[in-house]
Amino acid sequence: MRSGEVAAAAGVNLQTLRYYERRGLLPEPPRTPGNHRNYDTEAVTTLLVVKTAQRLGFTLDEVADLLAVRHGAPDLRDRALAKIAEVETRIADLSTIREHLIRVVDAHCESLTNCQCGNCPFADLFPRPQPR
Amino acid sequence: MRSGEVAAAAGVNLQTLRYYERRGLLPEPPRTPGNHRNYDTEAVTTLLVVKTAQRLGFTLDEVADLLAVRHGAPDLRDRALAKIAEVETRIADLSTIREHLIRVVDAHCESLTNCQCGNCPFADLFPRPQPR
DNA sequence: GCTAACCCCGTACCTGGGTACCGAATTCAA
DNA sequence: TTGAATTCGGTACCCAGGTACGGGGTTAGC
Repeated sequence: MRSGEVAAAAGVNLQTLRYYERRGLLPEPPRTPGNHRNYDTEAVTTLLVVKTAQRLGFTLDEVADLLAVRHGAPDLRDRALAKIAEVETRIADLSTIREHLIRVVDAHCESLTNCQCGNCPFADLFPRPQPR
Repeated sequence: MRSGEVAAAAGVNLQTLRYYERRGLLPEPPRTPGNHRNYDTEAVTTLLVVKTAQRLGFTLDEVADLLAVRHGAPDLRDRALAKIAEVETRIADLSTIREHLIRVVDAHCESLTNCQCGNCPFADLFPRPQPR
């Protein structure tokens, strides 16, 4: 596949391919005799993974980390375990937000951050007031 | 509370308070006679919510949306329902990533994006190739 | 074998989300 | 009551993550 096709298929800008290549997120593809990039279809999948992970709040460096798995990094298993922990934290935080929104819908709370009803231990739910 | 205290308690930069105020994320607090901002403790909570939501990939505009709930927006319930849907999508995507990472750990797949085992319908799992 | 459409690389620019710096004014503890 | 610590507002700057531009080379359909 030529670069324009890949970009269109993944819904990203053409320049973004080159940017990701520089950042190490997209492996350098082989070239045609005339020096044009020649991708295989897996590149599209990689781009979709990157975009999805980004939407979920991972930085490009973190995504690179996630993808490092594909290169059979020596510490593959450890990286995966570390990322699982991260992902689970995010899921837990999103679930908290979801619970609160549901309470709002049920009108048990009058607002997201200023809950008067006795059984919304808000202070415990929103986390980690940077100790200092 | 004075602004420095609030910033320290929430683990953010002092300038960030004024920035969020301009962006409409933090309501304008009353002032002292000498024109210094005088916050109540809820401001700290708001900041923690903003930071948490950001970590989860919401933009500041989206966070403002989330917080709009607290001002008793007329369409409060609808906003909340819309946000719940968003949040659930994110949770689902994170769960997908988690499943894949777990397979990697279990060595059923050799990589995140190039899974050879028959029962990893990867193409279905990563979503939404922008129709165009 | 021409020409339109595409791609090359390098460099410059843009947006979102902050941070830093400034001189002037305010607060607070001794 | 005075001086060190804070805060004020305004403006300038910073970083991540792209996106645009431009002059030149490549491909592909006719």
